Amino acid sequence: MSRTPSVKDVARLAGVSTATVSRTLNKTDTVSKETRENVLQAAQEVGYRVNHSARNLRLQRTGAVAVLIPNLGNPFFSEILAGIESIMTRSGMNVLILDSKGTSSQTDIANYLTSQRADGIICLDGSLQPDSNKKSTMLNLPLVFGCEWPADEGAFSSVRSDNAKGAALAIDHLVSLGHKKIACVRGPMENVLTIEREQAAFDALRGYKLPVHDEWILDGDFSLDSGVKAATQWLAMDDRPTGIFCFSDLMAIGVMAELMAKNIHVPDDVSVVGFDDIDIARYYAPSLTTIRQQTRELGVEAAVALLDRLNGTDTAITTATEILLLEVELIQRSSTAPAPSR
Amino acid sequence: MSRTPSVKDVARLAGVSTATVSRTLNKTDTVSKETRENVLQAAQEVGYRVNHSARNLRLQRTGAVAVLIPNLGNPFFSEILAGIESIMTRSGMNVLILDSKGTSSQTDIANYLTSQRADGIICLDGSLQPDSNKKSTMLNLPLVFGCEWPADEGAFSSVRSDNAKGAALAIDHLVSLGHKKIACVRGPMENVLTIEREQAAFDALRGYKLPVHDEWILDGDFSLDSGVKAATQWLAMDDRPTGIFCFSDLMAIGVMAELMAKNIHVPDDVSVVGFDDIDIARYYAPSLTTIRQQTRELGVEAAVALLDRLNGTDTAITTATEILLLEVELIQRSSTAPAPSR
DNA sequence: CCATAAGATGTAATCGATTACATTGCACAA
DNA sequence: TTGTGCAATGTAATCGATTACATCTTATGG
Repeated sequence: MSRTPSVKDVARLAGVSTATVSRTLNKTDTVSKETRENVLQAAQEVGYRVNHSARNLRLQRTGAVAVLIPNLGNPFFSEILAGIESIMTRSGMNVLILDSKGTSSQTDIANYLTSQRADGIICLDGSLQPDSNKKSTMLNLPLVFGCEWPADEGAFSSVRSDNAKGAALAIDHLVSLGHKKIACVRGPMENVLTIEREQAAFDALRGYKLPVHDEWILDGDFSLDSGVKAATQWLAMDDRPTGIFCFSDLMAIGVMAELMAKNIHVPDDVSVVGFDDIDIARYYAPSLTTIRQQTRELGVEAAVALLDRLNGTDTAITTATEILLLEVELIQRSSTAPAPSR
Repeated sequence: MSRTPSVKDVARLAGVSTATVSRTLNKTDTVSKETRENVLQAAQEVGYRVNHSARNLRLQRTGAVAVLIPNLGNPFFSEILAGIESIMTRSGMNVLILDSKGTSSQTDIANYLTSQRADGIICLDGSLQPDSNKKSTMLNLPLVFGCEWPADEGAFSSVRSDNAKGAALAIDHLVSLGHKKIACVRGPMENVLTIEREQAAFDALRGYKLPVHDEWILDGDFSLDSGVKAATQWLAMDDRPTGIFCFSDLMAIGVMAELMAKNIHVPDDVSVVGFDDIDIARYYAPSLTTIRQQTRELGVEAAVALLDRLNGTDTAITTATEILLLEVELIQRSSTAPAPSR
């Protein structure tokens, strides 16, 4: 009456053993059609629901994957999370979320994860200390990186956008509009996305024989606020670039907001390109030209990759690390225009 | 070597029984100081990590709470989630996320939840069918609503913003600026937030003896796109309201984007007020006057409320339903201005 | 008609942590 | 000295599902 029914209760009602009940419910093995129907009916009748703790204990797993997110508040990440959730829930896995930048220290997180709460990890934070990573590996916790990835490339599987191509597309676009002085607003210096995009942007600029002034490289951290700061620096320049490539849409919006507040017109006075294509980008005024990442897809693919690992029986496959690169594209809107004739 | 160490291993090394190990680790009972140190040292040495499946099985719980979110992509919700996460992780609880509007049907969700995966639920989706709610209650799964709440008020605990006050503040503000023709862009008709805010807005308007034309009530669904649609309807009006109160910031942004694209100036031609105060609101051009909700706090309080329930031994308390109302405030920015003199 | 295999189901061990109950040892009072 | 009580620890049952192994039934071939 009070207790939730267990296999025993089902077995009793169906007049079989608990083993048969379990076999019936797990489709494995052979149970005669007659018994199967009998058992299913009984299960239905008592309202049987499997106890996951017991099942997981027996199967030596947890039935959950942990997702490490650096910043839940960023719509970019939550969209990835949505992708992960859709896949994991479909395959009966729980999705645990963990704020990697939150109150808990890296050690706390490592402890948390090693305490048998998850069968695998999807990490969206490339800045995780190598040694915590090592811990995860030592405990054989399959780990897949999404979006970002750790410093030692190739040590882990990862799903990411083609950041280099994205940066190149942005520069190409600005150059094709006649811009010759181009600034970049990058992310945190040690961030892999920063490094990759910066590298590609510089290469592209050099390819066009355009200058890369140190002064034109502005520091940011992907946030709105840091975009505002970058705009302030731009305003203070003697020789102002006419094109600004921001490594995130949020920064691009911060930049535009500050510029317009100071009566600089976008795109007539200066063109701005973002990166990500978050929902708002289309609706900002002016609407933002940006590099679209397949955000949700990123989550989906990371989830699939992790599931493959978890289900893979072949050890070789389980250990193999692979990198999946997702396509990006330039979305041309109205924050970019031909360079002003001086 | 391969297996993860268990209490047995610790017990063996420390030369005590598993019972003593367990007692030591759970701080309960009395274990002599000497033994405690001995055991802790041994645990450290073998690298003991508790197996949560086993522990939860024995304790008849899951150590997790599920969070039902209608739309993970909406920054408003992910901020609430961040609040929940911070509290739950701190108290050793896992946070499971579930997309209530995702691929799974209401029954799927109910099944999922009743299959002993979570000890409690935080639901951010007021539209959950009453009967699924009833199911949760029947299974004694503590349930707390956050932000939204179900139709039958008072049947469940909830943490919410003072929506009525927010709507009143918005109208007061517009009226104080001299606006006499005010439109509302609401959310989905059946949504509780829509109902509550609409009611309060109408009351406020009536208080000022201002008209509430049906034509001026525009339908939306809290999304950017629906804001654009509302703006289109506004543009088609003969007698255009000079003030627009949108029930979400995203809609307000959609409205402004479309208006400005059609050369209507905000706030000179029309004033726009939003609701939520998402990060972007400050940085839109013009920056958005809006009603601030304590988003993160909403998550925190919902989490605390659920934990209280879970830990509460007193049945009376466990069953009591209470409503926590969080303060809102008007954030005045530049999307509102005195009504144009006709 | 019997031996053997295959099919169906039952028995009981197992996963790891917790805890009711039992036991041991020791201090202290009578 | 002996009994009482408390502190500290051990023994073993328990949570619920799964599954190796045992058992039993039935079909099939020789």
